[in-house]
Amino acid sequence: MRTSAKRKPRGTTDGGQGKRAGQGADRRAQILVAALDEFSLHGFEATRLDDVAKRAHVAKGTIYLYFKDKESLFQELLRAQIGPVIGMLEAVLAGGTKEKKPVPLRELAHRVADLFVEQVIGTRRKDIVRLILTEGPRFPKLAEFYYREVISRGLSAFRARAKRAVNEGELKSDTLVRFPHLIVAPALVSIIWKSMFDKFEPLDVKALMKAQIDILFDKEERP
Amino acid sequence: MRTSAKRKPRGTTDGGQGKRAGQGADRRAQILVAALDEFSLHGFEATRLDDVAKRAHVAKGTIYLYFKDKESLFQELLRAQIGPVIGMLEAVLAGGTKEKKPVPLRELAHRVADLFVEQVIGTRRKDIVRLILTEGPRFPKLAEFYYREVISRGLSAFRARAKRAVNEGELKSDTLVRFPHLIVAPALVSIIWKSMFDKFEPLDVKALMKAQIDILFDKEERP
DNA sequence: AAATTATGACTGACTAGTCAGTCATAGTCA
DNA sequence: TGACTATGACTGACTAGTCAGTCATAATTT
Repeated sequence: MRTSAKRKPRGTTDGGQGKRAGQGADRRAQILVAALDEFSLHGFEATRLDDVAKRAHVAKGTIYLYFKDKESLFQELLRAQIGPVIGMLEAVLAGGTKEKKPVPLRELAHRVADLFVEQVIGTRRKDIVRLILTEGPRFPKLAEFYYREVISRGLSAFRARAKRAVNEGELKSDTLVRFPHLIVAPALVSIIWKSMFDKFEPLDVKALMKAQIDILFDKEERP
Repeated sequence: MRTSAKRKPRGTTDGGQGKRAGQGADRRAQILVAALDEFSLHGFEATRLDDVAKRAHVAKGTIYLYFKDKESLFQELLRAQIGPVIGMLEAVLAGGTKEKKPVPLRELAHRVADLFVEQVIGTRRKDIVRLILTEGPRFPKLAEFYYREVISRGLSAFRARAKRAVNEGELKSDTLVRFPHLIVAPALVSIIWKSMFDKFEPLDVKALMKAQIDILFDKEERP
């Protein structure tokens, strides 16, 4: 259809990369890593697939061999990163339910906080969470998925556990049953602070999380 | 390709910018309102100035009579909306400092929370805050401005006041001196919740704020 | 009439997505 | 082993479309 005027004689942008670098699954991973970099740097709209390709040392067309379109790439990136953490979170929360002599809720809260500090704040996943906060309202499907899979589950698991803590006397008020959000609040502040203000005034996330938990549990003790 | 009848002969890369915005304060306001709608609906990148113009019942060119470019429009919008609230916030916080018999910090906290609920959550300004959270990392100038003018001031004002509360015995621990962020945390959660999850599960922001304050102040009483 | 304000067609720069063509490697046969 | 063919991963020039910003001209005000 198109009379191709001229074909470049193998215009390899040299640089020691001239040949097929990896195969199959490698490429996918390469592209996902590059996509994480670019998306978390510029957001969904402003990210150019040309740049993702460049960063992955791959031609733009290659991206379309592994992902349907820009949006699919974006969604798969988020899910791939969030999935594992949901698993870990469930493991931690379950840890407090199965046993007869249950782990105190307070201890659970600390474990969740540690998980958050290590697996989210301490990794690129903090950028993923930011991306979800940032782009969520513009991707209703994403917001809904995230609510169903993470928020709703996490909250109700925590709520159930908090109810028990109230009945067993560990908690004096039902505040945490009504507002499990309060456990998450300092985590959100941390993510936003890290991405916007940390260079002006660094924030000790672990200490912040600990402070909130201590307050929520009436400052009984402080290991 | 466009086949057009005839056109002017593309010339004069003049650059003369001799324009004054003297009278049309109406137009400016119209445009700002429309811009708020579009920006908070789609974010900075994805907002089309054509749509802003349409919504403001104005031609696109008119926007450029009142604003230098898209970014200026965006920044002025944010500042115009945030400015007044900073004023109110300072007034509230000052109210606790000038008097001899000072307002208890706890009371101040409640006033700030009310201010937030009424002036931010209850208005379009919640969208503005969201926009700042969303676009902040991509506009370093904005993040810095916001840190200097709002965050840093607010935190240190609150910190000073909290120190006093510790000395005077109102607060038993120095947690709030170290982490004034904890006052802001539920506010952030509220904004994000409202914009993403409120349709799935509405959140009572006022009660959430109150719960956190009660907890921070050792649940002494609950009006 | 002159100055000011408004308009919207137009341009230039930019980009998601496509597809004809390339080539490293695997498989087949003598 | 060497020659020849088949495969499909990979490439990047190209298409079709978008949109910020401009400017000649029109409308309105002074």
